Amino acid sequence: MGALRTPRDRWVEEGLAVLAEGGPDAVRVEVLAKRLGVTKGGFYGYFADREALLAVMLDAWERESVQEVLEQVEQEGGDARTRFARAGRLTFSSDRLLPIDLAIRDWARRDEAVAARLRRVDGRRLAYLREVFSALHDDPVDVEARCLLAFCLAVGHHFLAADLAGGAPADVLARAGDLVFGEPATGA
Amino acid sequence: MGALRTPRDRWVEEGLAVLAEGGPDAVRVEVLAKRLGVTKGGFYGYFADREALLAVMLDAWERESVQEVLEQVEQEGGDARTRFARAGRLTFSSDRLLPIDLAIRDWARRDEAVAARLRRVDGRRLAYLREVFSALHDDPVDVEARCLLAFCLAVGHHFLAADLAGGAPADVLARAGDLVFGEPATGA
Amino acid sequence: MGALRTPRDRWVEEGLAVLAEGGPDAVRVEVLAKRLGVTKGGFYGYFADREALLAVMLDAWERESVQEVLEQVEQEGGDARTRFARAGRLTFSSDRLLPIDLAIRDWARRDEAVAARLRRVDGRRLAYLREVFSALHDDPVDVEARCLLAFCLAVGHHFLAADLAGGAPADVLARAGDLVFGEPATGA
Amino acid sequence: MGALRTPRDRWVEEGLAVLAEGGPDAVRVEVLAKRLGVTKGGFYGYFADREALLAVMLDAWERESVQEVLEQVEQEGGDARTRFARAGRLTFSSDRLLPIDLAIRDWARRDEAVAARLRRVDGRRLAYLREVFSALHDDPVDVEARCLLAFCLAVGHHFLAADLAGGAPADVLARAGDLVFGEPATGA
DNA sequence: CATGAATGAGCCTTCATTCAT
DNA sequence: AATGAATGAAGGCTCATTCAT
Repeated sequence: MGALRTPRDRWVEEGLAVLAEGGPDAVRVEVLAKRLGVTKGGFYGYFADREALLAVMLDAWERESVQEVLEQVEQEGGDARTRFARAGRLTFSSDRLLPIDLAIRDWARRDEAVAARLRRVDGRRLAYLREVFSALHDDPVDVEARCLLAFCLAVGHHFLAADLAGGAPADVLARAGDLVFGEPATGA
Repeated sequence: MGALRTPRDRWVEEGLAVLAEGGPDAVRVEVLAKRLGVTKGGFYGYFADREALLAVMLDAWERESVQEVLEQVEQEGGDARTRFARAGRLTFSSDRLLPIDLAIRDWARRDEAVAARLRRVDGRRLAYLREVFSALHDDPVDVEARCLLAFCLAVGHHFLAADLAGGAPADVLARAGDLVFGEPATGA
Repeated sequence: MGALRTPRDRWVEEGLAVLAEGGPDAVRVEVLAKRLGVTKGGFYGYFADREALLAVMLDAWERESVQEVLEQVEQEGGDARTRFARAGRLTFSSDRLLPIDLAIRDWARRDEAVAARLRRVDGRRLAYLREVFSALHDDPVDVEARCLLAFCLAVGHHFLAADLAGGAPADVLARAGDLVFGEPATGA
Repeated sequence: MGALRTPRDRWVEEGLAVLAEGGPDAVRVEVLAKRLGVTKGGFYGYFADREALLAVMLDAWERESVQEVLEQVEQEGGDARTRFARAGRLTFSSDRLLPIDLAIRDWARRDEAVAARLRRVDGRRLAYLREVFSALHDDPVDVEARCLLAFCLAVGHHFLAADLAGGAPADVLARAGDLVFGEPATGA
C-alpha cells in the first residue's frame, strides 16, 4: 500500500520506516537518501529541512492511523467487541503501523508538539473505546476504568520484556481480555 | 542518594539523568562533560568508549531498580496489596527511576542487549507480582492475566497521551485497580 | 526604464539589482530565479553559466553608465560646472546606478577582469572631468589634482562611515566643492 | 608582527588576511583550516561558529586600526601635517591594514553591525583630522570641508580604477594635498 | 523554452576519539 | 587523572549544473 507514489511520498514513507526502526534521531536525510537510492541534495526540493519532513511524517501517520483505521472498522460492522478487536488489530497488530505508533509514543515524551498530535490520535481512539464499553457497562466510572485498562493493555504489553509480554499464552491474554471486558461468563 | 560518589560514578549518574531526559542518543560524552563541568578528554580515563559507559549505566540501573527496591519493600513488610503498592511506588513513582525505566523500555525495542537486561529486570518484577496475586487468586491463568494487566497498567499509562492518561481521576484509577485485583468487596 | 524587456534581460536586470544589494557573491542563479518567479533551470537557456551572466551584467552596466549618461548630459548643454554636476548626479545620485557602481568598485579590487572594465568606465569619466576642469584652470597639474579630488569626493564619501559622511551638512559639501573647483568667488 | 601567537589568534589573523583578499563571504572555516594546515574541526574549540570568528576579527581590526596607530603617531610627535601624514601612512599605506580597511568599508554597506564599528573607527579618525585642520584654519565650515576632502582622498582613491588612481604622479598627489591643506605657499 | 527532479561539490557544525603535557 | 588541542567521520543545508519531458 503506497509503495512508490510520488517521489515526495517516498521520502515520507521511508522516514516512517526509519522512525519505526530507530526512533526520531535515526531519521537522517542522508540515511533516507541512501535507502531510496538517491542523493541527499534532492531532499531539499521537497522539504525545507529535516524538521519539515518530520512534521509531514507525523501528518501522514495521524491521517493513516485514525481515519483509515476507523473507516475500515465501521465499514465491516459487527458488535462492540468485534469492532474493538478489529480496530485494535488494525492499529496494534499492523507490522507497519505498530512500530511507528510505539516510536511516536516514546518521542512524545520529549517533544510537546508530538505529544499534542498523539493526544489528538489517542483522544479519538479513546472516544471509540468509550463507545464500545458504554454498550457493555452502565457505571461511567466503570467504563472509564475499563477504557484505561484496555488501552494500557494494548499499548503497554509492547513495552514489557518479561516472558509474559510477547510470550503470554493465548489463554492468559484471553483471560486478561475477559477481565477488562467484564464478561460475566468468566467464572463459568 | 549517591549524588557524587567517585568521579567515575558521576559520569554514570549524569548519563542516566540524560538518558531519562533524552533517550540513549542524547547520552553524548560532550554533553555529560559540560554538565559535570569537566573536559570530555577525562572521560576516557574511566571508560573505553561511549558504549562502555552505556553498559555501566545499564548495570547501575539494573542493580538499583531490582535489588534496592525489593530490599526496601520486604524490609517494611505488610500484606500483598500493600507490598505491591510500595514496590510500584518505588519504581514507577520515583522521579528518578521512572523516566529511566521508560527510556530503557523504548531503547530495548531497538537493542537486543538492552532488551535482555530489561527481560531480567521485568522477570524479577513479574515473579514478585506473581507472588502477590497468588495470595489472592487460585487459578494460575487468572494469576497470570492479572499480573499482565497490573504490569501493563503500571507501565502503559505513561505512554498514553489522551486525557485518560495523566488526567485520569483518582476514582477511575482506583476502579481500574479493583478490576485488576479482583476485589469482590469493591462493588458491594 | 527597461523594466522587463526580453526574458533574458530580466535575468540581467535582476542580477544587477542583487549585485547592488549584496555584491557579486550574492548573485546566485537560484536567488534570481526566485525573484523572477521562474525556475532556475530556465536560466541555462540564456546563459552558459553563472559567469556568463556576470559578464553580460557588466556589459550592460558599462553601456548604461557611460554612453547613456554622457549622451544625456551633452544633450542638455550648459556650462562646465553645470554639465559636471549633471553627470555626477546621473551617476552618483541614481538610486539604481550608484549602488551598482559601488559594488563593482569593490569587486574590481579582487577581479582583474572587472578592474579592467572599471578602468574603461572611470577613464571615460576622467576624460570628461578633465574637459570640465581644463575650462577653469590652466596649469595641467592643477587640473589633474582637481580631477582626482572631485572623483575621490564623489566616490569616496559613500565608503565613509563617520558622521561626516552621509550626515555632512549642505554647507560643508558646498565648501568642499568650492575647494575642488577653486572658485575665487567663494571667499568673496 | 603577530606571526603565530596563540593558535586562536592564528585563526583571527588568517581570517583577516582572507577578508582582505576576498571579502567577508570568502572567510570560510574550511578555507582557513587549509591555509593554517589544520582540520576545520578544531575551529570550534575556539569559536562558537563562523559568526563568532567574524566578530572577533572585527574586534581585532578595530583595536589595531585605532589604538595602535594613534599611539604610534603621537609618540613620534611633529607638526600637524607631519602627524597627519604619518597616521595616513600607517593606516592607508600598510600592506596589511589597508586591504582590510577597504574590505570592511564595503562590508559595512550591507551589514549594520559592521557599519556601526566602522562608524566608531572613522569617528575617531575624523576627530584626529579635525584637530589637525583646526590648527590650520579658523572657519569651522572650512575645517569640516577639508576633513571631508582629506578623508575622501585617502579612502576614495583606492576605489578608483582610472589611470589617475594608482598611477597619479607624485606632483599631482602633492598638488591635491596642497588644495586640501590650503597651503597659501602652493603657488610660490 | 520552461519545469521538475536529481546530482555533486562545498561548507557549516557536531562529536567520539586520541594524544601530548 | 585531567586538560587543551586536534582529528576525522558524519550529517545538515545550499547551490551551480544537467537532463528528460
